[in-house]
Amino acid sequence: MLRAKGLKLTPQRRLIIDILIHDRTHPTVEEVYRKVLETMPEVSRTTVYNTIREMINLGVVSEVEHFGDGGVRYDTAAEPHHHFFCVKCKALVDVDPSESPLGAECEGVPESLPGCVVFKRQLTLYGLCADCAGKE
Amino acid sequence: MLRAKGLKLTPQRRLIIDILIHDRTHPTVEEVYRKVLETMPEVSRTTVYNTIREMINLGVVSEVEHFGDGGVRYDTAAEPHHHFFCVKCKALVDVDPSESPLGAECEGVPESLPGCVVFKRQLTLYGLCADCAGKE
DNA sequence: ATACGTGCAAACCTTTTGCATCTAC
DNA sequence: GTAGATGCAAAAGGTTTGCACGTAT
Repeated sequence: MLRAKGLKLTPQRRLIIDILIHDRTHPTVEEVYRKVLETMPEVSRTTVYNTIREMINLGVVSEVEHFGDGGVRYDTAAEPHHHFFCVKCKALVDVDPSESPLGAECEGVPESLPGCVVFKRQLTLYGLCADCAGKE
Repeated sequence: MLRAKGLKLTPQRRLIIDILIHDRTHPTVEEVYRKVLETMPEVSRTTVYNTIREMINLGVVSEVEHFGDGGVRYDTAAEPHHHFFCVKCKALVDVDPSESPLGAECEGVPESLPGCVVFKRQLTLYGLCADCAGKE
């Protein structure tokens, strides 16, 4: 897939991509970087940034909308899903959309936005995860 | 409302709050700051940051979830609504939820998140606004 | 062989903090 | 008069850029 775009498959990229694809916690660059260091201590942050940007260009990874704290988080661009965000511990977990379907009208373009094109819909729930709710 | 919390109503705050409440484009700090300068050229960015933080503490204003570009955007914390985000011109506009209601199951807590508490739900649509769609 | 990738350092941008001065109450 | 606000400058993140060196193809 990289080669099809004229890009090269380096050991660094192999590792970073592996981490991105298997990590379901929506890590920040810093978190990916730390995991990378566990295996290849010489990799630079720049390479992590570069590789994530290439993955976004390829459409394999996408940014997650977020609030201002602690850096951009990434998501593997698999099938659509919702997110649950714990406002206390900042955990961001996927929610299967079959559990919380959007209303039928959500499928169209809102009447108040004539002429608009809608590509994607993202529902995010905010609250406390079970652990944090228990500690209150 | 400020006074009830022991806070002072300065001319700077009066202006910043007025801009925040009447601007429906979900401005960034920088955008608020530039509007402030049109009327009071001596106000500092620090005061804009401080005032917005106080408004958030009072529950009058809230942060909007966003992607990594160009700073945090703010919203007046009125009744719940959805957002439409144009990925080209970065416009963020409100959508009346009565046009695109969430499904009934959205009201509960997802089965996959037992023990969680959900305070808030935010639906965001991504696409091209009428202007940007026309230029394609 | 060469185009692309890496990694360092420096620049950038947004936001926060420390502090002396000022002002609404 | 005093608690709180302002505004400057500096620091603190997170991210991007410029560039010489390295390496996958």
